[in-house]
Amino acid sequence: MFADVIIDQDAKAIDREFVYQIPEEFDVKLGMRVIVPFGARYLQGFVVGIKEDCSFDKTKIKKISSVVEDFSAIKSEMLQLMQFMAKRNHLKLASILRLFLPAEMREGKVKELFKSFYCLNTDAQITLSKSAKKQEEAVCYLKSCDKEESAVMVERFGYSAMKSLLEKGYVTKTQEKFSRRPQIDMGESAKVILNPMQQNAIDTMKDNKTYLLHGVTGSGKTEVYMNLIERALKQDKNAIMLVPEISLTPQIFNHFKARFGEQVAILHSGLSAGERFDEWKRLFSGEARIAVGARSAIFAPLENLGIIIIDEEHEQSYVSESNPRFSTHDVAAFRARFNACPLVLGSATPSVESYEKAKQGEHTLVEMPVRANGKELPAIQIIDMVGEIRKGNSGIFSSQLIAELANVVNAKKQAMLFINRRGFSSFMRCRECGYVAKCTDCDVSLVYHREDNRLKCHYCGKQFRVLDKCPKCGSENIKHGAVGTEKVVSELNKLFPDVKILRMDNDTTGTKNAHQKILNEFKNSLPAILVGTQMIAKGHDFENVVLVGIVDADQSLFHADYRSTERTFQLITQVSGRAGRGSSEGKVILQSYAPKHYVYKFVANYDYKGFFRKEENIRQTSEFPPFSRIIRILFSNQDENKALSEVKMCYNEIVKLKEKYESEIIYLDAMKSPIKKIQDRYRYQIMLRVKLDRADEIENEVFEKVDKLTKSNVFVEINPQSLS
DNA sequence: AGCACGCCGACT
DNA sequence: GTCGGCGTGCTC
Repeated sequence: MFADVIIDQDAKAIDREFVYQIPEEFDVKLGMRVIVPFGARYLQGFVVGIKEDCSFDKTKIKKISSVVEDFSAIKSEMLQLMQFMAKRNHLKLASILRLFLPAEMREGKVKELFKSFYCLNTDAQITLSKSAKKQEEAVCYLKSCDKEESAVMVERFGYSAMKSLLEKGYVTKTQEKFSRRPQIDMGESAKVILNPMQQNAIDTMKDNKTYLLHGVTGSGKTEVYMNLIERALKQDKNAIMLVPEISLTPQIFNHFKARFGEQVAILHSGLSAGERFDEWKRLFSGEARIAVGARSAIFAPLENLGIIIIDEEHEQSYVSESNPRFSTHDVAAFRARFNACPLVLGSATPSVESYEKAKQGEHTLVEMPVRANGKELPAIQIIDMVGEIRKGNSGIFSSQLIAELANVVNAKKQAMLFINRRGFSSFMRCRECGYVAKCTDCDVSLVYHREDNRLKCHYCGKQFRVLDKCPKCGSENIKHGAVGTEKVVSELNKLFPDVKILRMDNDTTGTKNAHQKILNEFKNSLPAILVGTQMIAKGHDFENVVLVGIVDADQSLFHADYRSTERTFQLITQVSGRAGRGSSEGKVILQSYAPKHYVYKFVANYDYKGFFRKEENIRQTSEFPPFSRIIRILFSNQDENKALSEVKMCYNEIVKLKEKYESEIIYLDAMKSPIKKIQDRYRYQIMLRVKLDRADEIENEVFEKVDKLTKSNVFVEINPQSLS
């Protein structure tokens, strides 16, 4: 018998199957990890195929030398998933396989942790010599608590005392498997009575299909998820529930733990290596049946899935931005298909891509349009900041916002100020008329690059001189740069010197519990104002928050990205949801220099459908996804010349496709990556935008060419989330 | 990736 | 004459 083995090495040159002979003495199964002789070395590999015969020269075939463990660490579903992902995202097989196992399992770093315990041997008649003081103390101690960890005993009574007790047979030593379960407080599991809308959603989402669950903030989606999971368990099936990394709070876990107890396994980046391994093992063995976690939990080693849920499906964090790059939606769709189970994509503000699929009938739309508590969403008031300047107020706060903040302070309530800042790049905007510099070809905002003091388009690489005068109104008050949280806090301190003002952003949440600390402090202060970035948008209900201020809503709107309008809609909807959670009504003040932009009209009315129709129309006419496909091929190399020559070589080949697909290729060019150098590596890229009808065909041909022509690492992205 | 083989420059 | 530079090619 022969085995196809993929060597566990992250190198393009050997990322393929190698044939080995299976020695008769061991039972090698598909998905097992094995050690094989490879060249002059012995390396770990994965068995991905088993066959009776093979075509390779038999005299050159070597034998598998051993198995790493006597079970298949990779289940057969995952082997198929590997093939799917390799093709779909142009990834290396070995790097995909690594995603399926906790990092701690590689190189045998962390094995299962056993703890040894001492306990009193009840059968033995204990007689100790009078001088054996330590032993007597130890016996006495064990009498009071029937068993204790050996490490503790040794520390207390000394190694020799314990050893002689053991030798005399007075105590016994036992090994116990010790699970490093993340510590979680049990809450009470209040089982909510479902309203007809929720019940209807649950009843609908039962087939082997993809459902887009569009439910407004507070419509009770979580309860729906819980019931879907419950149903799967009743059918003797298992479940995966994904939430964005940012909302992986202890509260969420407690919620699930309270409802499902030990059957829940939690997978997220905050766990220690050991903890993660243990949770993985519990899923693998069937001890736990529900995987709750961020993106990577989609690879949970569960078989027989009955439901897969992606909550907040529009979140960017579902697309991995570092290697290997994959889309969680794709993987989830594969697993749902494989297990013939429903896939539920839930959101209050679905991504345009998903909603379009629902419209085309590819996904089934399920709607929950009203809030479970029947309350209205907070009113959103749009403030024209250009008008404020004309009135002589050139500060960062409009007079309305200041007035509303004063009201909050007087009423001893709380407010949140949201700084809409993304990344470090910024656009150029006229403070007088709101004009924003855009690319003449791509209709996306230009990004200011400090290093060469120029404006660049991230989609076509076109460069423009920095403007010193507004081309629309002639004003010289044209600037780049965004307001930071610090600046906002200092302004607030001037306005309200006696009020508690807290700041939450990447700088203030460096330490592990800083996040929770700030939130707790906020919760316990009245009045108080919390200033922060995206991270205040998620989280808990603060019932005293009656005002949400969005200081500069345009910050995400004019980001150089075809998705920036969509993101702005999503962000504002989410942030607005923070106001008026308690008994008093909430209010949202949104400041903008482009208040006439269509996104604000729709967002103020909570009109997702209206927004979608408009956005769909724009994407269609400008030929951006989901009405086209963007393929980005990134070359990175320490040696700039090597990167450059590889791009050129590939480009010269790819450009030939233009003849064959003349009308399908909308755009094709090679350029420096917008951020030319990251971590001392030079980056060049090829950007391709193609029509959908023959996109798969073109993509395959492009991948093939790239594969053939490059030796080093090349990263491919489809419809990239960002272009740095 | 790592390791061998191999073909050209400055050293005891 | 030889030691060693790293370019090229192979690993079942």
